[in-house]
Amino acid sequence: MVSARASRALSRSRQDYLKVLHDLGGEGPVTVTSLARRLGVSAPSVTNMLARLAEEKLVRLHHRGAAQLTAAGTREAIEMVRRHRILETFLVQVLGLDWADVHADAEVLEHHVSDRVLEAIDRLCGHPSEDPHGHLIPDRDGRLERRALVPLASLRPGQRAVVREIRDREARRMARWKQAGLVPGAEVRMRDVRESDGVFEIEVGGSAFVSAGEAVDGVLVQPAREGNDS
Amino acid sequence: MVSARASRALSRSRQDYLKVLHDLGGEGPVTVTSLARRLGVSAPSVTNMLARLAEEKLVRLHHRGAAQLTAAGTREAIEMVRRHRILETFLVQVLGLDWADVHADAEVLEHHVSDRVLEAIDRLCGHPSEDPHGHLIPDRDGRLERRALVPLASLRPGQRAVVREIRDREARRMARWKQAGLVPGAEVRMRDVRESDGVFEIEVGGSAFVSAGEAVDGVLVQPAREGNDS
DNA sequence: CGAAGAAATTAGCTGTAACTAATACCCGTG
DNA sequence: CACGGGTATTAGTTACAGCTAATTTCTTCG
Repeated sequence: MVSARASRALSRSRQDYLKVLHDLGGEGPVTVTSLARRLGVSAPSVTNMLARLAEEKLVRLHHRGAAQLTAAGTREAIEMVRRHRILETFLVQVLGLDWADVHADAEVLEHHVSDRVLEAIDRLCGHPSEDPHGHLIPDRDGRLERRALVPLASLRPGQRAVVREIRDREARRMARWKQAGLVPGAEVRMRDVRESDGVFEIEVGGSAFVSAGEAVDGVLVQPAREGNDS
Repeated sequence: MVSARASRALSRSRQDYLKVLHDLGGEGPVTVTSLARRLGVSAPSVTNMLARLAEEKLVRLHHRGAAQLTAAGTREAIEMVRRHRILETFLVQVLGLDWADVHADAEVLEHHVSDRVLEAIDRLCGHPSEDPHGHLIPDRDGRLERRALVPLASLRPGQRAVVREIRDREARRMARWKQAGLVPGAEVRMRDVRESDGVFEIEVGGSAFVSAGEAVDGVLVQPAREGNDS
């Protein structure tokens, strides 16, 4: 019974690798190149670090660079997600910073806030279950409810839904969505899909919002139960 | 008018050196050895880093290792002091952490909190002018009122005073002082000084507190104006 | 004055985590 | 089956910031 609470000793780099691995990989393995791209480092750097992480039993290495988190690695990664989301919530709710703009700060702080401070912040925020972008916050044991969301762009014409999550890391686009009312909790209705030019006409809070398809990538919605596409 | 706000680019180490230099040096120069001791690094490391800091015009090097902050270095150091004290205030006032125990967390965070977040925290705390230990907080331009305080142990028998500052970095002793009521704002009276064994008998909040001399090093008081040693 | 001892510096290493350039490996296509 | 292109790896560097051991430089005291 040595218990998981021992670490907080991983270097910042390691924590970042694990977090990206988790977020890119879900369960399956991830390639060197995709990691390199997401982390903004060169491929050899990744090969290198993965070897170290494998030695430390945080990732499992498959053939041709495919890397996969071990249980320990996953635990560590989820802990980082938890920290990130609690901190974002704090930055918005308590410090009053802008929703669309807190990612970078949380990204730094998640590596440096002590457990003590994190718990105090969590308490202060009322143990939130979602961050300001609608992402669920894992509990202290890394548990996370699942929920079935779909991309906004996948709605059929006439279908209604509620916005649930906005992917962060892209302050620019997020600010635009926020402007248009695409925020967690907003009710939307897909008015029209123009397959020809890949443009969507979406109704949000009564007014229309027209957008190119990939411009609303990252807005995840929960479709209304069927039948009421009035 | 390029304005001072450019940096926030100094490495954590550099920031630490400058801070210690400031706090150890006041105005005058500081030796390699004292820096090494305070920073917990070896003397050669200090020589080395001082050379770099000198190159970057943050310190001026005199003979035999004596180092002195330049104006730029001082500005940077005071900025760190400001950050540290605002963060301590926040940790205590907002997060409800223990007074005697926030130094370490502030020490880490001061290097990683962005200007934006710092300003938001400062606002949230109501732009405090003192931290929880009674230290004055420099304003955004590094200005700091001066005030004349003396060590508690320097009071003459019968003299009254108000506790103004408790030096942090020594959680253990601070907790004991707090226990005894030696906190900023507390009124004290020196009952007796027993030169023979270097022991002080101090009255704080009505009850007595007996202490060896150096055990109250770090408690700074503002003596009451003379004459009322009733 | 000269030697002892303290203080500072030089020299040479270590570990972390990046980088570029060169090379090796695989896979699908012709 | 060989080859070209993409992917991964190896080799060799770099910067930072620390370290120990050895040496130099002051200062002080006998």
